Amino acid sequence: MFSPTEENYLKAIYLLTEKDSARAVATNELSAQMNTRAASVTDMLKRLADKRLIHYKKYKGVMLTTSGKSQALAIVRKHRLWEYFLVEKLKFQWDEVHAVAEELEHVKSEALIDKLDSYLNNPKFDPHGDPIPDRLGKLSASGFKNLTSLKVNEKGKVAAVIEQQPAFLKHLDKLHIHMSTPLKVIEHIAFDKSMTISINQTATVNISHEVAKNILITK
Amino acid sequence: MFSPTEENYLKAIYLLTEKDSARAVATNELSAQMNTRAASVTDMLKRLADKRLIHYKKYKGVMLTTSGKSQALAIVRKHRLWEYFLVEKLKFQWDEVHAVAEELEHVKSEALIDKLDSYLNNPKFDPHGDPIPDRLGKLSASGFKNLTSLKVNEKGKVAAVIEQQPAFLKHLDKLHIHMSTPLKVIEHIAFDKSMTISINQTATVNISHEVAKNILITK
DNA sequence: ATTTTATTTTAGACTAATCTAAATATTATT
DNA sequence: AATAATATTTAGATTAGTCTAAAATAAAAT
Ligand SMILES: [Mn+2]
Ligand SMILES: [Mn+2]
Ligand SMILES: [Mn+2]
Ligand SMILES: [Mn+2]
Repeated sequence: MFSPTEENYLKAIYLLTEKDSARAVATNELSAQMNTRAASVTDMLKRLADKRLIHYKKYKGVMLTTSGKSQALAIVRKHRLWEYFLVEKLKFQWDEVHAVAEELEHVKSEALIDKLDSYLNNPKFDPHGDPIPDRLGKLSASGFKNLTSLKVNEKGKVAAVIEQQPAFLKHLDKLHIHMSTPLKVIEHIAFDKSMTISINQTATVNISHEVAKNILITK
Repeated sequence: MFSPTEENYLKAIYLLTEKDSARAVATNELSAQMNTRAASVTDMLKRLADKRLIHYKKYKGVMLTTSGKSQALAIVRKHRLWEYFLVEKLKFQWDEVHAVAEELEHVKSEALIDKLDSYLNNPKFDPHGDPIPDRLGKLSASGFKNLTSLKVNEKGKVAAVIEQQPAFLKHLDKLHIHMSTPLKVIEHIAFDKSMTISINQTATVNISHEVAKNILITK
């Protein structure tokens, strides 16, 4: 149906507007996300517009059409299901799966992804806590809170990470912070916005604001 | 390293010479196998020769170099491991897996294929009885016999199929002939070379020479 | 309201992979 | 050995996706 490149552009537009789907995406934003030059983006935007996957007006940025969004959700679904498979079944680390899923997501087979979904027991969240769209593109509401918003003595479990670069994920590994790890806030340090937390009821450590703000928590 | 297209050509050359690796493959043979025109094949052969993956002399056909053969084996390994995964874990039918594996085989990750291999307990044969090369490209010897070569009253189990078109595989399904199904020869009919066989100690049927010669048997 | 800066688009070029039509080489047939 | 038939290669085009450099537009600063 669509080429891997077209799929990657659609996914990139979707991910940039995941929080605010009414907003337009700028050419330079996309060129940063895709590691291509702005001129290449403009070319591709014309092609995606011809295929009615995006709304595009010169110089005005771009938004997904209904059809484009549903395509994008299908790719995100595949990406996240494959990530789940790689971690749960093949025992990859959570910092290793993104690059591989980036290729697997382009394999064209409805049957494959539906059977994979069943085989994995229809998981709702991927190894980074991101929601996995169902066959119809529907996302589970997560209602996670940012770690920085917890008060002293409040507890919770790690539910998702915002930043997902391997360097950040490996840093969390070193702190023994993983998906579902229980955390408790010991102190907020006003000076640098850092936090002291207890991890898994054992270690007590200080983490920077930069780290804390990239961790989402559930009960 | 190599594009999916280059990989497909290498695999095609390998498969055409799997029985007799000393033999040269003709341009038209490849164009038939790849569903492209002869002119496209010639173009690609030049590129593969530049990369030292094949020995190519104009009008003289083509053979894999050592490097080309080891590349081809790596792709065949991926293809057959994915087929095994699709049948054993995702419950695909044996006539449905080839097309999907044709895409999965191009995913670039050593770790992925090694972990998949372990996860599947290092299978030696794919769902069609074809040997799965190991990490080093080594193939298990199979020693299967052609069903047509069995004498009356000789028994054996289905070990592999030569023809692998979905139409043929579905025909075998209808006869309840699958991998490992026990067969016994009841009679050879000289007139049309057809055979009467018992399937799974229950049904007794007559199968054409065309069918019989595409079934391989083990003890 | 100009001018400067930043963003985006256009123009033109390149590579991989394909095609058709024409030219050339090889093989088979008389 | 000459001719006919078949196989292969070359020539020239096309499309997707990319790039750099230049031109055009929009936004920010004076
Ligand atoms: Mn991708
Ligand atoms: Mn993820
Ligand atoms: Mn393939
Ligand atoms: Mn197979």
